Amino acid sequence: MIKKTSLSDIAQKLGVSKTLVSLVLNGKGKEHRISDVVCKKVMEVAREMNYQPNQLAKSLRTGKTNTIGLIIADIANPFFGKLGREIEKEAARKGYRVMFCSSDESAEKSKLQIEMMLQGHVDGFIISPPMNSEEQIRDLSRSNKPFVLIDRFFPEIDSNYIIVDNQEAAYNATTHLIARGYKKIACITVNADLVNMKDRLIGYKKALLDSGIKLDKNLVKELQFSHESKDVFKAIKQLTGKNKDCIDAILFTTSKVGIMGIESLNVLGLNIPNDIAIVSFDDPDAYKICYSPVTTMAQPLTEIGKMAVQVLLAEIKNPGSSIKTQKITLKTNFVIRKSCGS
Amino acid sequence: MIKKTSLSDIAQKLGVSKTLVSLVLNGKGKEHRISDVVCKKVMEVAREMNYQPNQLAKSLRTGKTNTIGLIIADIANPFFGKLGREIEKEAARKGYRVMFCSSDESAEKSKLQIEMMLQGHVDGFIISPPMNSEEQIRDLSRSNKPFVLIDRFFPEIDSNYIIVDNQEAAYNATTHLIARGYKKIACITVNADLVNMKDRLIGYKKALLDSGIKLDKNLVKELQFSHESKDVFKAIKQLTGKNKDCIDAILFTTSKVGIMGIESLNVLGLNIPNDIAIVSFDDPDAYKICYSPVTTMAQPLTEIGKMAVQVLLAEIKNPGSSIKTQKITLKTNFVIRKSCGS
DNA sequence: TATATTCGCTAAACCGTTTTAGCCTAAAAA
DNA sequence: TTTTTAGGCTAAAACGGTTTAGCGAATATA
Repeated sequence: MIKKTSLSDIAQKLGVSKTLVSLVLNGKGKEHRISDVVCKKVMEVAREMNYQPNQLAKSLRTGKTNTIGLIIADIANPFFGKLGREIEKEAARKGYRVMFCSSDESAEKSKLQIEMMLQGHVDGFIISPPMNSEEQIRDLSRSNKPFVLIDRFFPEIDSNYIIVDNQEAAYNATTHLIARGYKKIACITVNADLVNMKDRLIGYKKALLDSGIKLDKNLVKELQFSHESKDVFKAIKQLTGKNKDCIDAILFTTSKVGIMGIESLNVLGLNIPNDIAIVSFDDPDAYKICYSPVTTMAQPLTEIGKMAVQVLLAEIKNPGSSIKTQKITLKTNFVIRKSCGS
Repeated sequence: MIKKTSLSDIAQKLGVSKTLVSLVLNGKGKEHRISDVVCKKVMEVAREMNYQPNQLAKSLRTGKTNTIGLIIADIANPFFGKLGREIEKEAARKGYRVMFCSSDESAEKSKLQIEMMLQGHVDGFIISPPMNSEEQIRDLSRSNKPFVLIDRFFPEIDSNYIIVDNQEAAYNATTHLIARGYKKIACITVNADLVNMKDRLIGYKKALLDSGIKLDKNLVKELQFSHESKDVFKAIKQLTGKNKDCIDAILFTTSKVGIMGIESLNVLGLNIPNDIAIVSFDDPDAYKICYSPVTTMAQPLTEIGKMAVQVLLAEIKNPGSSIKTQKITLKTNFVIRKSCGS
């Protein structure tokens, strides 16, 4: 209804220039030796008129938006939801807001989203880049907007990134299974072309190799990029096949497949860990209340989020620092529960 | 590195006015009878120079941001995560982006968040208002920004809102338990002052009443606003108390308490549904893969999200329509699984 | 007394768009 | 021939701030 009050409104009311008002309200009164009396008056009137600066105008002039653009696969996926939350928290602490976009792991979508946010909306990006998005990331490097990749990265592109040691994690998970006597260990994975997933597969294979177990390629199932419950079900059906003894354990490389996997095992009437043991990545609530709580490689989401924001803001504040990119690899947290027997 | 190209750059290159360029690029060439030759040239050069309009400037001038502000309790909570995603989807379909804020159910935070976004960032709000935020919502009504409340609302404030029939849902859930022979039905709830939670409690009580079961106030546990696992654990410990027969079923009013509740029952070695049957609200993944998949009142998240966006955009596009507020109540979806026996 | 310095403040440009008002020329109508 | 109309385009204001450059009076210094 009522027009919002602007700088000029205050200036007019007091019979001073809007320059003065701007300076005072930005705390630069002293610095520009505006008299205390006037400063007080300005602040008083600003409060009276409930002045709220228009951030758009501010941003337009200063080139700063105090907003971070976040592109992840899907905010509804608890893994990204929690990560997003951590990023939001750390950003808020530093006076930044965040604009979320879910790319659905689609390169076209993420391209559009980057382009959109590049139209003045954000000061920088935190991105979990989908497959085949190398080009957009390279394009982004050429713009002057800082960015940090999370969860995955592109080895051939020199950029900031925060990831976990996926190879080691998968190695440990697999070794854990082997140590408990499991021998026919399957692996169900997805997005197999992304480095993080590649690394998980490498870790899995390496663990088998180091334990003298021959890799059976039929035991590795790479799901489609956009996987649904029925795809996981089909994979498990194939793996368990005719007789129950085809496999005795499964490594799920994400919690999304893991959850679908458990559902499928339930449908097939297979007990965890008696019929089949499982290990997974990530740590959704579901894993805690499963009848056989799931042993899993939890990612340090708080730390990933914090570091991503910190690295990004450091670069936003000092564009010169981009000379050296930050490549950070964190450890996963091995949570041992009951899904591999006891 | 390279300065972004602006309207003037294109204008200068072609020796025309930026007015003309703006008109052409906004598809108003014909309307303003700019010659076809010039139109073509402009569009060509714009593409060549990779022109991307500065949305800040655009927004400043037009007063439109094409952004929706979304305030929910916690984007990491799968319920809000999924809801947020639906809102993001519908908004994207209509050419809007969304700025997420997690309020942690804190009125102070949501106040700050509303104020922040009111500084020019958004065209309207979708809000899940925390307790004690009536005043901010009233203030918001006085600004000229449209908004829609979701999940809860304030009866004494005339506003748009999209909710579900919580009373009926809780009534049905409780009746379901009673029909299966359970008699000592506890209810663990939270944020009990919010209407949605109040209604769930009313539904629960009404169901008991209608079945001739006397309400035992000791069986209703209202948790603190910021509840953690240990609080739920304590509540359940009290409920099950000395002998196992104190209660035979529990109604959880949110999935967050529900999940914590199942964890607690596990710790206490109580079997679902043999020792204690449970019913809940919402439908997180966890409920599907619980050893005893949880019977629950799932909310129609897609519809809620869609309607919220549609109602909001209708009002954004036609501010006059706010004469009549939209109050929409949807049905929950009763998903029967195994947690109440079979 | 003349000059330099400090003090307190402001005009105007600028950020990159949209939009209003209107100019000039050529063709059509009177 | 004069007046309208139409065609094709532009200057300048506006959105709401920040920032640069600098002005005039009072005080301090030489």
